[in-house]
Amino acid sequence: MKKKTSLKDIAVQVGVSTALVSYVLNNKKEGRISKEITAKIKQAAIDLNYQPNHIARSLQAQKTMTIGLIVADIANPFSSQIARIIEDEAQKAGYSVIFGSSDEKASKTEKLIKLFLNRQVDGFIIAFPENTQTQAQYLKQIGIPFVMIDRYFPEITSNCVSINNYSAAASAINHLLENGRRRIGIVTYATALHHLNERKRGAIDLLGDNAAVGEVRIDHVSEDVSEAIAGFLALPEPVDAVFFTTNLLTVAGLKYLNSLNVKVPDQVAVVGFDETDAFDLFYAPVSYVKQPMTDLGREAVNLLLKTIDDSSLQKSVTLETELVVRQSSVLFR
Amino acid sequence: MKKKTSLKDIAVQVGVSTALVSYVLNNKKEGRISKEITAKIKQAAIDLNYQPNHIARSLQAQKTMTIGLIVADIANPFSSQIARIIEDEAQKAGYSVIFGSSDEKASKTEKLIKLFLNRQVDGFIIAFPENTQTQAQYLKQIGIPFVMIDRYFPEITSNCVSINNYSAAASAINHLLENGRRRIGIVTYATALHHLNERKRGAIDLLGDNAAVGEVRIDHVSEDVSEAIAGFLALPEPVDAVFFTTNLLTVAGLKYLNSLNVKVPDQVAVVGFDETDAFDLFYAPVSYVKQPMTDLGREAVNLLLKTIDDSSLQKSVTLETELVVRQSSVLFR
DNA sequence: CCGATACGTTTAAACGTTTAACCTGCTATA
DNA sequence: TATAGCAGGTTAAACGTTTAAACGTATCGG
Repeated sequence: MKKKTSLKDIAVQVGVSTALVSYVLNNKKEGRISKEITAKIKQAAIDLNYQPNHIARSLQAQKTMTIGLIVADIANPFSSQIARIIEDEAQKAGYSVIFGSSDEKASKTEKLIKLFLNRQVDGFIIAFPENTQTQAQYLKQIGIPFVMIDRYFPEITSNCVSINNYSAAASAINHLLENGRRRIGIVTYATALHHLNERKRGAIDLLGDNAAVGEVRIDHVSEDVSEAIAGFLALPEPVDAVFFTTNLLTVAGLKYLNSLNVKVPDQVAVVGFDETDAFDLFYAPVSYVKQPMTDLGREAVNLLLKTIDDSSLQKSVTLETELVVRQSSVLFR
Repeated sequence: MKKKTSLKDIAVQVGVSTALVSYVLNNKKEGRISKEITAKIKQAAIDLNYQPNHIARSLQAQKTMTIGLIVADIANPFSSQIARIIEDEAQKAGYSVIFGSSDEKASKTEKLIKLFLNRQVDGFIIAFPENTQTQAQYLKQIGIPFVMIDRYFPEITSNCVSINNYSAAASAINHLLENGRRRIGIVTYATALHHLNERKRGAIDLLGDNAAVGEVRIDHVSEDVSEAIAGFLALPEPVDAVFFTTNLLTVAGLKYLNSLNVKVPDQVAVVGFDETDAFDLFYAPVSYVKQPMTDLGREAVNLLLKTIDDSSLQKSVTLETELVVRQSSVLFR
């Protein structure tokens, strides 16, 4: 690979010091540099196709203009949509994004944080897995700016952008009740993740004894979802609706209902969480809780950038969701 | 934010030179350093929670251990799946990934390349949009390692990992023919992208006059897909099957067929491209051309790493696809 | 004619690493 | 008794920037 041209190369060619070249190319000391030399330097920069070395600049400025993004799995549509928005928003401010997938594992999260810290990211946007309070605390302690997204720990006050999970679930359940459903199954993860438990709570609070709950192990999604639904249907009073608390669960549930030939919404109504193309193509387009993805991503970046500016900042943003009602939860006749 | 501890801090605390600290922490000059001092230094590193500054290291080594990944849109499942595999594979070798979405625009691609170049990435993995031959040439010219993935330019020889698009399409069409379909519609993009045109060619070569082709503008997907399909069905001899050349097109097509109440596969058989959950949930699970995503990502990273080692390398990897046949293209009775 | 001021540019240090080359004292060998 | 060799370090330069401070030189007011 050819050596890139540096400030020094320009300086030598024009016959000035590197400092001057730096000043000219960064438009510092405007007016204090002769027109003539300025022109020469700019021309030389073009001729030699000068591109600033961002690494050197970062080292000297102690700032990399890089954000570390840690999501559960970049291959999950929820994560990748968020990533896209974050990318765009960060780019507008001159930041780049480096990403990593935690696979919901505390150990991977820890590794990624350490890695990105070594790489001197200016801040983090993180969807924390369970049992990573220590990590969040650590970040707070060393004082690096970060924003929790989607997930958060109620016991740790820090920057946070999330949705109102409780009311999101409640609105879904309310809708089902209003449409005449009485026995409702809730499929969620067996987890300590607070945001998911809020969704569960939002649902159960409205249902009391009429709720049936199935908890799915994160590494056995399709088995456990099937088992949960099978359980719901085998109840003395079988459920007439199912509410899923995430997109992956919804998709898995729909597949299982299909395999059982259970008719949606006639036999069982369905409300899912998050958006995916799959919901549109289901024979009864699936009703779902729609998260404000764009706002989520935007707010996260903006909050992070503000915190990078003023590290004392501490803000919590809670966004409202929208319930998109379609056939899967409504009886047409 | 607290200042991070540097080699110097350790050196001062132990009372030695920074060089020695560096040697110890990198296990260089093994045996040439006294046990005693070695132990002291290692202990101090732990006590002070030393983390190497990757930026400084990069500057000195002229190597950042970073790969620049440019995809069409990280929010597209195809891109994000690939990204995930690349992330994992790169990580195994100690590399991190910085990404950007081109939105199929040459101008954005150019910006991203320049940006990543400034950030001194060690190499690129790029899905080039149309009309970016100049960019590919430029990368070749400056001699930075890169691998084209998914897309490629037949006129530019360089590292490349892709599938056999021609035979992938041909196998889909063959399958439809074998199942008694005769008039087949092909929905693809109006594009100069070679890989997509290979898919089109693979299909048309087998069909001759029995092919109907609909070309979709990339920024008007749903309208144009609808129009194309409407056209197919309005033909004197309407099509009895449709082959889509990408996942986005397939999903859009399926939605439109649904809205028309066209029965799949009874009235029209469907074969899609790439995998998505949506295909499973369609009332007639959709047959599709399955790309070997894992191999694609792995090969790309491995090829890139080899090229970083030996920049003279030039290799083209072509992988075969698998046709996954399900209900959407087969008549059951 | 002296001191001040402005101007245009250079010097040099700093950011945190790595690493080739160089010291210093000792021991063992011839 | 030189001297070669080695063990155990240190020095200093380099990577490519940025930027405060210094430096000459010319100009000007008094």
